[in-house]
Amino acid sequence: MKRIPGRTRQRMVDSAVTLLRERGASGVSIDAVLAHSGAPRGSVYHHFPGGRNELVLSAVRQAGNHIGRQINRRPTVGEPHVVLDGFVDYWRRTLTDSGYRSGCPVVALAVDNRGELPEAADAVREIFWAWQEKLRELLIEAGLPTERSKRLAKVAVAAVEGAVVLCRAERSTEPLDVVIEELAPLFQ
Amino acid sequence: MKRIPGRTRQRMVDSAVTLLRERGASGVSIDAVLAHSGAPRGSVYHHFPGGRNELVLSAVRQAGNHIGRQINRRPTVGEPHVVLDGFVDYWRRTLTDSGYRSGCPVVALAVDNRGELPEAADAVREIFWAWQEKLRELLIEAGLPTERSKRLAKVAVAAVEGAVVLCRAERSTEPLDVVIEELAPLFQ
DNA sequence: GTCTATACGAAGATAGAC
DNA sequence: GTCTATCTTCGTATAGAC
Repeated sequence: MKRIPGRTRQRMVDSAVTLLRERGASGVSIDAVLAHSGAPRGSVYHHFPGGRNELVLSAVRQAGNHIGRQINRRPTVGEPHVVLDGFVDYWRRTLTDSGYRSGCPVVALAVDNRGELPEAADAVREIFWAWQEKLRELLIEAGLPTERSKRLAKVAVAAVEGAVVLCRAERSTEPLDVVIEELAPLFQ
Repeated sequence: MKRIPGRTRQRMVDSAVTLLRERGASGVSIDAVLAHSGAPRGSVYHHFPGGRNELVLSAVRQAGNHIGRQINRRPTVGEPHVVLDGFVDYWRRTLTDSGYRSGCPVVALAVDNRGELPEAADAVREIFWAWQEKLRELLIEAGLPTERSKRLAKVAVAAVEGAVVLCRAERSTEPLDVVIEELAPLFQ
């Protein structure tokens, strides 16, 4: 079972993302990542000289970028609220595909912070900012005023992230569905 | 320094709540609670036969009840959106008073779940449900239709909880302020 | 790049004295 | 009710062989 060179690191990061989503930051232990990824123990400090901290940061940054790429729906004129569809559909898929076990890795790192990772707060802030920027640009393209686009982008990220937490708790996509339906009129 | 009987347990729970808010579920270790509360080590399994699990559950339930009690603002006719004021003011105070170190203990337990606490998911669901019920009742009192009150209560909890996460990340109450201002029109 | 072995500390839990 | 061990497990990290 020869492994493809250079892929071990990626598989470890992928596993770290999954664990972060499902179990929270404290669930991303080195042992858990090794067990989940099947990576050889000897690879840990080869691929991540910074140890666990580097692994966790790599995971949240990769996940943040990946999720940000889901925000790409170009709206048709007259329906600005569809700019949220890419983002929202992503979360709906993630929740249902995982049986409501998988949540947002960025929130997980944001609230489970024992101060051991000073860079964690920076990474979280940057990711949330990047998402808001993307949404803001799409809202402006859709014809909304600049300042209002900025505010609604922030509302969207907050409401959707909160809804994802509720969805997991209720084991249903209803919170997300309700949030989007009720928020839609604001985007006219 | 004789301690008042029966208060040690309460101080431990209070400390557990603080640690849950600031460091996440994994930050609520027995050692951390003892250090924070000054409680004697010998008291742990006397007051909490179920060990750490019982302590964490007691903490989130107490905090959930306490926060639920903040939702008590009776609205004046014609301004239904003020039913959110008690809830929102509470979070604003919590965030600023703690220098944005303190977040929501219920969210913390919801996302930092390593499956060691099966009852945690139940507690989280019940608390979120109780908050929504309180808000729903107040919205109905304020004159909103029953079904819509239920939906808006869910939107409010989701948006506010998400905003609290963003507030900590940005070290600012702006996300909460923006969310409330933008959501207000929905409550007419 | 990967392996085994090991050091080191933290954490949960229990036993038994006071 | 509280104290002091102590057991055990787990987690991070390093050393050195292959």
